[in-house]
Amino acid sequence: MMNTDPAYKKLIECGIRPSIQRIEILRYLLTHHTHPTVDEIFVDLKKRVPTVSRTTIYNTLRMFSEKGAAFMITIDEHRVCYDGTTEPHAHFYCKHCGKVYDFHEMQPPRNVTSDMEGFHIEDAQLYYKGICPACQHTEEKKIS
Amino acid sequence: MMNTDPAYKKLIECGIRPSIQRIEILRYLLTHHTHPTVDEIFVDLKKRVPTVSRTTIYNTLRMFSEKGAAFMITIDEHRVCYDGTTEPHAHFYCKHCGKVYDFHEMQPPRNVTSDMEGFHIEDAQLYYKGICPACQHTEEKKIS
DNA sequence: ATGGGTGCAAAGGATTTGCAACATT
DNA sequence: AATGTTGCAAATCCTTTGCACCCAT
Repeated sequence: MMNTDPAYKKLIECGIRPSIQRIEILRYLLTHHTHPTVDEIFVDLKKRVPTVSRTTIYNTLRMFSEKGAAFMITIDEHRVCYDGTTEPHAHFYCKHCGKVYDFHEMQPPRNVTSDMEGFHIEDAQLYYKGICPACQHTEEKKIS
Repeated sequence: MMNTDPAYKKLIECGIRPSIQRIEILRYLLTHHTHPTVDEIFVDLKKRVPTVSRTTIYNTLRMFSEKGAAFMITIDEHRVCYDGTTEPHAHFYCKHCGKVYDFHEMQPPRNVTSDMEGFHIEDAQLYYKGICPACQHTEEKKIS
């Protein structure tokens, strides 16, 4: 049954009509925790839905982030990427290899300081940048 | 004396050679807390340094953020902007008017959760998005 | 048949690159 | 002279837009 497909279910929960393309895009996000860009999803989806266009993926992902089905991540100033995990968590960008990691145990603070009063907050993102463990080893090798 | 100019001083402190352009760009950041884009700085700088180019501003701001003289802010997926205030604080993006606000009393958490171990963190950004107080009033008018 | 969804081609726009000119020590 | 800095023009490349087609209700 369609109803048991996690991607299908999440679309319904978020009030999004489930087309083939939308299901496939969300399924990709839910099964690949690699913070893909539009293009990465496009290349993969094309295998299963050869007629799919980048435009659809752009539009769909933007809508997903507006409806709360995915996070739009702007941690890398060169390219937007997406995350299907919508439980609050933080992200890490490695300045060396460009990879984006999840910190599931860290999340954006949700208390409200006095200067935040009157602002209607719908979304929060917490980004860290630096060098990931793997690249630290690479760097050490380079130096020694 | 040059040494008393805050922009000049900060450049020295950050290990950046103070050229005319660099001083002017940093001075703009230190006196305008509007989170300007490259183009906004460009338009203003051109008045005082008519030969200045966008390229220089792109390169200079990138370098500033690498050397810790400014923050690069990617809260708006369409354009990067910059902030000369390098004390830790949070930012708010209004989805309605596009303005970026500071929350000086809020800052990115700096404790380390278990899944962050081994990562070398150099930078942290905390972004909130929603509707600012001014735009909430506008919206109310529209509806009523 | 009507509205929503998709996809193509083209336009738009921000950012980077290559390189030559220039300044500074 | 040597090194670092700047600026122009061109290239790049991600993203959006306009519009026609298509599908489902």
